[in-house]
Amino acid sequence: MKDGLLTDRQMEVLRYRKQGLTQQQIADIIATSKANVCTIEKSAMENIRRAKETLEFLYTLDATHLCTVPTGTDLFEVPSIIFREAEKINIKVKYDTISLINRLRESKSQSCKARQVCEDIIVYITDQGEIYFG
Amino acid sequence: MKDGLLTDRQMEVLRYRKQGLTQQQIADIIATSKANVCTIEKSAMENIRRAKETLEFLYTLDATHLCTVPTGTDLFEVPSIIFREAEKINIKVKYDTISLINRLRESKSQSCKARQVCEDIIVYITDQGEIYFG
DNA sequence: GCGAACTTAAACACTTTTCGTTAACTTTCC
DNA sequence: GGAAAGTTAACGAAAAGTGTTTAAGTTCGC
Repeated sequence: MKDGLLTDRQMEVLRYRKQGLTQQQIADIIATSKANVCTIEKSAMENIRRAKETLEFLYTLDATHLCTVPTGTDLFEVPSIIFREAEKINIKVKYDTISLINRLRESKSQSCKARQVCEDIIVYITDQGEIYFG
Repeated sequence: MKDGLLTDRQMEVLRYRKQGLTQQQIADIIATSKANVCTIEKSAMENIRRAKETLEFLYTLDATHLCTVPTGTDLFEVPSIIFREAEKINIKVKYDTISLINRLRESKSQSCKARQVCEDIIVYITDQGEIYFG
């Protein structure tokens, strides 16, 4: 039974980074090149991203598909689309307009450019009105 | 840039399981043995566990070490230890006694046997009174 | 422009994970 | 007891991930 996703090396680098050390300083401490510290840090961040995405998937397992927001939609129209669709199936959304936009931008920043949705976004909802973007 | 931790196969099995299918039924659908479905499901759960642990580690990066609960401590004494230590450094813990015990059991079940702590548990705390076990 | 910090790409050896098989085992429910 | 559901162990081949190096590329403050 192994631990988390991160290797000892990756956690080591992240801890030193948290302390404010530069990649070169860390490279000296752990006796390797700064390029290597960079790749280790990068793969650590990648692993963290994957961990988050994995749990997001778990949530969508409990949720049902609410609607799909098409590419090109104005970001500020997304909440009203969600409210309308949720009302159709008689579920009250847990979030207000602002929170929805924030949640969307946080979890799907790569699907938003400025004020536009630049990639179809699948919206999931649970019976409790929790919203997830997939 | 890959997706989450789970493979397509693993997500497929989890979805079918969520629908209530048995391992045998899934095995028939995806054309393999039920033993294989079992191992795929098991490794999916293991990956989910690792994803959670990875994010837990992230939180401990933001947190400072509060105290270490030694092996053999009674489980129901843990909260008062935490409250006392947090008070020393003037941080109000976000949780009550019951929630703390629940959180502990959920995140570190392998460190608890019945009413006893069976492995040293490191306790972390953030400035906001958030508690993590490491 | 200079230097320090950081990023990237290609290649390599190495380890771990994954999916699959077969066969035996435990659990659960009637 | 018996059937269905689930688990486990041992093994193999293919795929994916890790830590390194070297060398060339940013980016940013001064």
